Amino acid sequence: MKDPAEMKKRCTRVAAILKTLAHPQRLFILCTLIRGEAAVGELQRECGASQSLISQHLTRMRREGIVQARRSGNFVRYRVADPKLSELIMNMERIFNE
Amino acid sequence: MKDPAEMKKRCTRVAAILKTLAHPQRLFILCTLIRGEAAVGELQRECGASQSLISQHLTRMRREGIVQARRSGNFVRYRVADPKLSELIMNMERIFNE
DNA sequence: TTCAAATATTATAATAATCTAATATACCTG
DNA sequence: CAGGTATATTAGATTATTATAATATTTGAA
Repeated sequence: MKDPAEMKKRCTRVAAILKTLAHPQRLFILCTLIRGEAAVGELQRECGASQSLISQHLTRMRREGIVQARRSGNFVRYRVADPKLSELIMNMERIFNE
Repeated sequence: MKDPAEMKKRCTRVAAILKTLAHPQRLFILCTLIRGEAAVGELQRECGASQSLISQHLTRMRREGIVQARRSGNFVRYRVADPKLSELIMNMERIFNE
């Protein structure tokens, strides 16, 4: 927790995660998903972005290990992959609500 | 906390902050600064980046309201501007330490 | 006032992120 | 299997971010 080299490694790792969170629509999607699973179409409607763009956001977050997908018939439902990230998002909501 | 339009506004605002945090060196600088003030030169040494680059990082964070500067003789000392951000960084350290 | 140290700014080349439009794939139903 | 709905992928133009090098500013001290 104090070794500078170790600290830098962590900063690099965490910065990569933050980079993925640092987009209005991706953050909105995550704020939605911490409340529970949602299908792409729902996210698309709530988010108000194009199908392609939402899908690209989700793909990026999937690759980054931030969300997980599961197919349910014709739909694909997403959830937050890591409880740590749910916790982080909830912290941010608490901190930034006025 | 549930109105989608309000939620989007907040996501836009918070995403802008996260974008600024989402860089290994800037994050490292902030992790250092939550422990207390530091001069540019110290940050530069601990960070191992060029003088110009550190200064650019600090300028950006200053513009974003994330850090504050004060001159102390020949040096300029920086601190975290907003306790909310200190709290966020500390939360992230807790969450991502293993 | 001149010098040197500390910090800031500017210009710019290289790289990465973003969005749109078009196309592809997967699955269900008849 | 044909058609439709849901989602994913790709290509490409546009814009933003990053890092380096060069230069400028500020300040204390001789």
